[in-house]
Amino acid sequence: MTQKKQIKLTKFEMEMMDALWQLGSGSVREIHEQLPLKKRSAYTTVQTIIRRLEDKGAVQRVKKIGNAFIFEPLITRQSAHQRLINELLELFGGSARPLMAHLAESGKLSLEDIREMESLLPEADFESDSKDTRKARNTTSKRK
Amino acid sequence: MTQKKQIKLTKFEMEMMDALWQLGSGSVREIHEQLPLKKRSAYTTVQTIIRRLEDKGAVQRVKKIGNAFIFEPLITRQSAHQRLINELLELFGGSARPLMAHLAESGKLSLEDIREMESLLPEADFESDSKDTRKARNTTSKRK
DNA sequence: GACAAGCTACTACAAAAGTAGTAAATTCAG
DNA sequence: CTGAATTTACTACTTTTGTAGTAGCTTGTC
Repeated sequence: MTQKKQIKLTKFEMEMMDALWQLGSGSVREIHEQLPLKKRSAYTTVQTIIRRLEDKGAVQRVKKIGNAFIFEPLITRQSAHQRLINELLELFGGSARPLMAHLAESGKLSLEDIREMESLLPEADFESDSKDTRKARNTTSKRK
Repeated sequence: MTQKKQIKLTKFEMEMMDALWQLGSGSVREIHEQLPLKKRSAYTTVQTIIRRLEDKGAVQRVKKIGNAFIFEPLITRQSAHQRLINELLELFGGSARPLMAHLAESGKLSLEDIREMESLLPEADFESDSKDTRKARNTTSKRK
């Protein structure tokens, strides 16, 4: 396997990665333009962040088009998100319960959501051994 | 509204607050000693963080015992946690679903947890007969 | 009332994160 | 080939966060 390394991304770096995940791959300019306006700082700033991401091993250059490098993510959005969640969970004492409770209390989580989860969960449970990592397109989010 | 509750805490500051939340209130020394060993840096470091928390309005001095000040939290663990969750949720596009999915996928969330939630949630809403009255996003945001 | 012990106040500095400028290299159009 | 546009490489500065030292103020104790 490549590197199981847990790369830590800052908030801004996450934004960059988000843009890149959306693009699939792209040049600094493309990434820059992909950023939502309010978060779009100078082109060279983006460049700097990309370089740092490269240093961290979060992205890599895959080719050159014109005189510009094309970058590609080396980590998945999934794993990055997972990392953030784990970090948060730690603060909560490692248990998901309080987190859930918070979500529910603030109305971010409906009974409907829960029901949905309930029907999804057993699957994941039983397949925890199978090595088949088929990334079903959009099983999780398609509605709403 | 007493004050603006958009206090952002760093990781370390959260640790301090955590200690203080556990204590209810306490002196710098008590807070220092409450910290888990691995995170316990110099006494003066804790002091500095407490001062910054004071500046931010996250804690306040309530009295003096001997020549030491006793501090008390000004924000609840709840609200701090909520803030963190919201921040995370933002990265996830604002929806709790992907977050839940992650939790489930990584085994952090058991079917049991879900069932538990399920039985807790309806309380906040109401029973389970009427169709969808559940758009009550924030109807009852009591004290805050 | 002099002192040791403890606490606060103030200051400092390094590392991380955010932001961006400038010079040199590359490339494409003529 | 030449020059302009574009991109990269390198450097630099600011703010925030983590970390801690030191001087001086308080206090309880003889």
